[in-house]
Amino acid sequence: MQIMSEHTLGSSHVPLRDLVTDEIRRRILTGALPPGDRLVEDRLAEDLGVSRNPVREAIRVLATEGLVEVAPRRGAAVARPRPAHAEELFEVRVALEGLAARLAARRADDAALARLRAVLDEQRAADQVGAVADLNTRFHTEVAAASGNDHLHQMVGPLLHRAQWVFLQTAYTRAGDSLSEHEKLFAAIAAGDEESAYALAVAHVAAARRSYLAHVESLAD
Amino acid sequence: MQIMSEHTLGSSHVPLRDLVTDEIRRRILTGALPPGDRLVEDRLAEDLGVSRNPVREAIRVLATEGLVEVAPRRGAAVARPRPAHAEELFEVRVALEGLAARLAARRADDAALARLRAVLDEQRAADQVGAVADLNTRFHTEVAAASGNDHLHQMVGPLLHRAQWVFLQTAYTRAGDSLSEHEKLFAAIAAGDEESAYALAVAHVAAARRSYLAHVESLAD
DNA sequence: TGTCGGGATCCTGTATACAGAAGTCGCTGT
DNA sequence: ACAGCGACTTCTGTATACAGGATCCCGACA
Repeated sequence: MQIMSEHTLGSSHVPLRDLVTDEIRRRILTGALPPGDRLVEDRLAEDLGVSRNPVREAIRVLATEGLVEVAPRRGAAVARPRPAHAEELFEVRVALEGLAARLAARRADDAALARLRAVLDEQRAADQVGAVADLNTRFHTEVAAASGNDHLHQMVGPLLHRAQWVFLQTAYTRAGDSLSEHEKLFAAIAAGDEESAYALAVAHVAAARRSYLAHVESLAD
Repeated sequence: MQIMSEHTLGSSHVPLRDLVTDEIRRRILTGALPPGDRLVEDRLAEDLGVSRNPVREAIRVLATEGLVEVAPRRGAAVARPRPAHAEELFEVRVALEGLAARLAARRADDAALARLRAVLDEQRAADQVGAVADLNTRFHTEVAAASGNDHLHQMVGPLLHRAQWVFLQTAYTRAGDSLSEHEKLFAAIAAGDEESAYALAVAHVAAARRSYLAHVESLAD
């Protein structure tokens, strides 16, 4: 009656619903599905070559992640961020990513540090504009993972996805400062320096916020 | 092609999947479904008098909320909190609820204050032990709502549910101090005193943590 | 007695079917 | 020309069907 922890052959099998969830999320995050676009189950299902069932389950998940809005008997649509949403995202990110950096400095093990380093390596090598946002999100996600706090990690993922997506709406991508700030943050985490890690993470988010606000101002012209 | 905002007749209709989600969540939060219990779709569906489809969608939602764990081809089970989970919850709650209280003091409008006051009134009147945990959760949720930050509100709900559920596993309910602390926090929010609200919220979570740890210690005897 | 197959059974993953609400569009009457 | 009305179409909500993996039980064999 209890569920067990052993690996079976099929436990590596990825259900269609997960592939579908990832693919729809990817389309939203890349702008292939712009805000307001309706997610018609039939069309998506045929498009992806699956039945409606996995699509429906994917939509529920994306709705709880905040990327999709559902109206009863009207269906789902890609969420529309309000202008204030970006600012609100920064408010939450400061709190959570500051905490994540502090805890990562306190508790990151070798494996976690290796994953962080790997993302940084990729980021250094990345030229493609599209990949930059993804790698940025992955770095911050890995910091949350390195914090060893499951709840934090679980919350930060969707939060960063929403951030990446809101920024996309204003055709915003952060300048190259991001990489050097990431490297400093990594160094502080690797050194176990909690206070520096916290300060650097907070400053990093604050810098991203300023950069974003400046970008939005420039759009207003 | 765009989705619109008008009310139609059916927009007040609550889909079965939402009722099912709420009911399963309730059973988990009350302990009717203890950790490790498998969530067999057929059985749940028959039990609730619906088909498997709404049950499946509910399970996906509860999985992203962290109350349920899913293994491919093995099915879903009520999650099992690790002992460290409680401590991790407090870490995150300090960060998020501190922020929520500060923002609520800055931005709460009359409607939000009225809702907070209503919850406090209920809490004052509550004797039943079962309702205490629910009302506590509701108060904190309303503070997050009053912050005016959608992301914060959206994240705090599931977080508090997990907290309520983890505490249930140790048969823990906080003593009556909670109400007076809530009332002080409410007063600070209503007065627009950000610093006091922040400090009170942080102290409140810290007190809850101490109380919880003492309780766990006492169980060890 | 222990353990090693080999079905029987349970359950998930996925697809299909059908009822009814919501949206669309043209027709009719003025 | 245009407003009102009604059939048609589209889509969601929900149920049912079926294939194959995972688990369990039991008997055979060491």
